[in-house]
Amino acid sequence: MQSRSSAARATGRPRSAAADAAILEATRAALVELGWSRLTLGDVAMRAGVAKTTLYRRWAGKNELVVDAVAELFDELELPDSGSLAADIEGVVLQFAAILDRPEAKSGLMAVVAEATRDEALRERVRASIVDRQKRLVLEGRARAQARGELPVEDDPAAAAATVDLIFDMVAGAVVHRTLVSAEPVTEDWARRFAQMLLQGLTNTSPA
Amino acid sequence: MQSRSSAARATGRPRSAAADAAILEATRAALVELGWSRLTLGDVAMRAGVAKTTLYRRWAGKNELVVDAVAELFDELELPDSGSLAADIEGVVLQFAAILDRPEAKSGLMAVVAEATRDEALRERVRASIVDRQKRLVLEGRARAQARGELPVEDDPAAAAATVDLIFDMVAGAVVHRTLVSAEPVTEDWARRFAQMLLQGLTNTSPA
DNA sequence: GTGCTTTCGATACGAGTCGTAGCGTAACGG
DNA sequence: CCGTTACGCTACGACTCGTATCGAAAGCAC
Repeated sequence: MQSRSSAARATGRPRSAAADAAILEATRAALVELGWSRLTLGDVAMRAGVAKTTLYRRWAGKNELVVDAVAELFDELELPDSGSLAADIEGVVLQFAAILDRPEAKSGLMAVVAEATRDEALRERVRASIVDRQKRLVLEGRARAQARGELPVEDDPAAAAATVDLIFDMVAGAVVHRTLVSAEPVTEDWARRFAQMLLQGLTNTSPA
Repeated sequence: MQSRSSAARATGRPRSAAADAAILEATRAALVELGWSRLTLGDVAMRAGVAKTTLYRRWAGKNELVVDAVAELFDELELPDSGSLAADIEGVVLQFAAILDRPEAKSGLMAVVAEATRDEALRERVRASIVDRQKRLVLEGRARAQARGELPVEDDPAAAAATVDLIFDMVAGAVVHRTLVSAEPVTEDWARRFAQMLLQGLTNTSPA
């Protein structure tokens, strides 16, 4: 959202919070029915029972609106404390996949990422609203695994950050690619195989 | 392309092959300058020096056109025979990343994938034109590594296919996510770390 | 060459979307 | 009660879409 800076304007009629919620909900519904390309802001406004001008007063355009609408889907993401690193990975992968499987996430997320390649501000918005929320799970899971002694501790903070980024891109990338590009479902079996592959590596394949 | 079935019509004026090339090239140029959302077919036609009707005669719409235009970028992909699995992986990753780094691939590919989530025919087109071409590299690299004794041979063909799919999603997914979502460059160092992580796994981290 | 067939370039068209402007009304705070 | 801002509504010019139509051009069979 674009919370009117920190010192919010105290005078005048306040913006309807209900309208915000209705608009974002309507955006997701429109994404499900129409997909990204056929989604129009006029249609969203009508679904939300809101004038088109109200919509433009709060969001700069389609891109920003859809980022916010999709970002809310990732609110439910949380790291399950399963007791082992392998189980943690499987749990996060299945959660992430369940969100990506929803049609409003499928069509919206990739389209926004595509637009973000040419728009620095939008890229930053995606990072803050969606990506960072996911990456935090990697940080937490890694810390827990290190506390359990399942993973070695890296002293060099720069190297540690690079490792976290690498793991993040591998986990999130694999799930996204499987779901959206290969268009195959992320089953429990796939998550198990993935976690084992990530932990043991390609060469140490012990048939489950 | 949509080669008029196998038994091509032999009579009448043949379609200009030069126009095909000019249109695809113009599409890539427009992707670079305008990105996906601002790209219009009228503009592409003008750039290619072709009437808009000619364009619509060959492609059903923006989606199909961009798939073909982007697919050509992946023609140069090939598996370098480096002598070791790790080096092969690094080589492919760097090649793939180099293509993804081009702006016409960045903005075009993700947008098409997003549209494909709601269009079965388009999804099949993407698979045939782009995905399968990449997956072949995994198959070849795996076969070579098995011949060298670097990887175990799986007897069950179904399990082997699942493994190939898993590896493919992990490699391609990581590179795509790193490049387009995290928006960070795939350097030689990153490729090296990735290959080691994929081969040795998360637990067997030996600081390079 | 002479037809026949299909493509090509050009133009025009209705339909739909865009983002903005104007205006009167509604909802708050001092 | 009054100033300020949000809201709903309508209308607008500009643009893109995909299609239709037409005469001209290019190849192939004969």
